[in-house]
Amino acid sequence: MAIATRDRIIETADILFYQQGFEATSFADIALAVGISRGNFYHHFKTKDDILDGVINHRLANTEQMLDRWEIEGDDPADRIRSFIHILIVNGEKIRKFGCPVGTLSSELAKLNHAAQSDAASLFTLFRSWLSRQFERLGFAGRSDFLAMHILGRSQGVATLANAFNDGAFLRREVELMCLWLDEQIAAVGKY
Amino acid sequence: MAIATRDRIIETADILFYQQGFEATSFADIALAVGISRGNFYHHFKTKDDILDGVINHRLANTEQMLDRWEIEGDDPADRIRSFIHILIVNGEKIRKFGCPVGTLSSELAKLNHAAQSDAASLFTLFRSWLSRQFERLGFAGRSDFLAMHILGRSQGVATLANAFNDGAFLRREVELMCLWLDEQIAAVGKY
DNA sequence: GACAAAATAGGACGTTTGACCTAATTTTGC
DNA sequence: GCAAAATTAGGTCAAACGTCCTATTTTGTC
Repeated sequence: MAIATRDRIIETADILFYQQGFEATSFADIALAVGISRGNFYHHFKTKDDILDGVINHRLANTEQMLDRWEIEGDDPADRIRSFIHILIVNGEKIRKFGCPVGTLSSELAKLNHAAQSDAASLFTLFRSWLSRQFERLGFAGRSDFLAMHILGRSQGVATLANAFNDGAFLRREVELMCLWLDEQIAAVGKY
Repeated sequence: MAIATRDRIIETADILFYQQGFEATSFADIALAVGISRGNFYHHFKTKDDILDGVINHRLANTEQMLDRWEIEGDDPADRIRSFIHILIVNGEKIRKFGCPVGTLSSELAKLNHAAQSDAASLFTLFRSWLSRQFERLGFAGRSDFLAMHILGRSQGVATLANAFNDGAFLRREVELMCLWLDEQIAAVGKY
């Protein structure tokens, strides 16, 4: 089937871009991993930037889906924010090996001065807006976006250091701290 | 002079590795920027990994020097920790453009599965040990390393997001929060 | 001033990269 | 059932890469 191959390429490229980086991954790498020829590959994607677009859109769709799931499954906004914090634990092993998929791609594209850097940043925006909405529902009003950015930054830093030191204990400790921070914020929500 | 050329290569490579990334920077790029031929380049560094070693050692030396300066100039441990926090402001422009030099190099080498990844991580260790020492002097005892890692992680996350969103206001806001956090910790130092 | 050592220049190598093409095969739509 | 469209395989190409080599120039020492 036509669509299946294209999707398999995107999914494989997604993994390889995450594990090896965008630039370090070649057409041949992806084609080999998918099990197709390089010529076939070119039929689906004209340039490497096309694959990158495909991968980013794939990640955007997956992320939206995940956020929707958290929206439904979470009992209240605080519970949903805790879902976000806990992806650090859920994906702990991958993060220790390869860092955060969003942060590392964004950093790499920024250094390459790549046109798709803003698209990668829109992955962050997805989380940011979603988190901001949860904080708004908790009554943080104008501070919601600040808190969203704060917790987004915290999780990024945790991912970077957990990767650099390959330290799972640090990761779990910081997740605990982030949950405590959230409780404190909620307890003091009216005071600002 | 012999040493001058070698140092010029390292300093130029340092900047290029920071701005473009290690893998995206070629021999020719560095040689062109330094203003020497590739042959001359090869006389000083046999392989690309040799340059990377040189750059990392250069950064280690520079970092130690900076930490020593903070040690001397800071009135007390808290003041010294604030010096660390404020490099985010001092280097704000570069961080918005290229991220944190330590974090981005560490992430890249981790993805490339490069042997020098542990050397890059030792740059983090330099900050970590230094910060831990400051916290110890403030009386945090066994918690010192946790606090050092915490603040190191916070600054990493701030750098990543400031880079992704090119957001200077966020950077300044988070630096303020980190300083407030430090004051709170110091105020409550005996309670744990 | 002679001469060995160090520094520099510039080209050559084999490989890999992204990009592209053609032809054969398979699937699909009418 | 068959032409059109989609998919595949494999080869080609120029450019860039890290690496390496050999000349030439500069430097330091006696």
